Amino acid sequence: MTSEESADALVDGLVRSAFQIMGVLTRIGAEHDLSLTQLRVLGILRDQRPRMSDLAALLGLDKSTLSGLIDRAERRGLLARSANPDDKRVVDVVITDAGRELAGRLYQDVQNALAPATGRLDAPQRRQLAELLEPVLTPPLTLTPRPAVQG
Amino acid sequence: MTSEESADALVDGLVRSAFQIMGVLTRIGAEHDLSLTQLRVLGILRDQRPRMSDLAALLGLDKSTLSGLIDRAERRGLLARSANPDDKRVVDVVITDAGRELAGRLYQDVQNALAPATGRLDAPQRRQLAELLEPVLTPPLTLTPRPAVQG
DNA sequence: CAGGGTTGTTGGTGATACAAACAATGTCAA
DNA sequence: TTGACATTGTTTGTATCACCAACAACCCTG
Repeated sequence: MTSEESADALVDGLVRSAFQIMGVLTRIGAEHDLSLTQLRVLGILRDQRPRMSDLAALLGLDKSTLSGLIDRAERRGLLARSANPDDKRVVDVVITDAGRELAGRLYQDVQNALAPATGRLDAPQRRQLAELLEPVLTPPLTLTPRPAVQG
Repeated sequence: MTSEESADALVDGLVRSAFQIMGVLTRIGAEHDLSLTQLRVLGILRDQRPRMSDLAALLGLDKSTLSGLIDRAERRGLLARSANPDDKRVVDVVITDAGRELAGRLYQDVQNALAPATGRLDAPQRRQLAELLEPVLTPPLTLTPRPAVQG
């Protein structure tokens, strides 16, 4: 197997695994009436208290997309808009208790849903797989400088 | 690190990698005016000639979603509907030359976009990562039997 | 051949995402 | 200090995505 072939096989595996994981996340989200993006928002808000624009950047979405997204989640009581004292233009987004509770449940659901898959590896293999994924993940890829596109 | 912790860390890594990969695929698709789903359709049609219902099952989508999806791709000349001689109800979906060409370009773009990430591993590590992903991926997870949901 | 199941489409609805235009606020140079 | 400019988030309009229910055309079995 050449170096290029190993890269091809790896990319194939990564892409396939991505689709499978997204399928699981989509299903779990749907069971709680959450889109993939809303699921992700809750995950982020678990650890952070970003402003709207931060959230948009983290998700790779337009600001205007966030408005509606946050509207709907706020209406459901999962998060709240909060005025920023240092800058009156800024809107901070904060998770609510109900949102945190749901996020925890979702996290457990994901763990459980993936258990049959991760369980096919023993503990040392799991550790090794996680370690091998690390360098692939950092730094983030989504911000890769776009190659020049004509048009 | 306990066995549960290694599972947690692995799931985290898999989920994060999934979001990163999807981000890359979304960006590359967008550069060619293709949604993630259309990207996936082209990928499938590269190797298969499924009927509408097969495609819906492969993608985990409703049949009615496929109609519009295939409509738009067909209008762009990327694929074509083809009557099935054995069953007049059935519509086979076939990729066109233009579609195959685009699919090849997309595949290369993905390889290139992920090269900086996979390149952080040397060839033996890449091989090992691909091998460790294999058991996690098979059999497919998306068809995991849904746990009973009340309501 | 009649009844029932399959296959794909249509129509209706809501969510997602973008771009452009906008009001409110902040910043900085003259 | 003020006036020009930039930033932040929302609103509006449009296209896509995805679901469900209803439907026509077709297949199959008794």
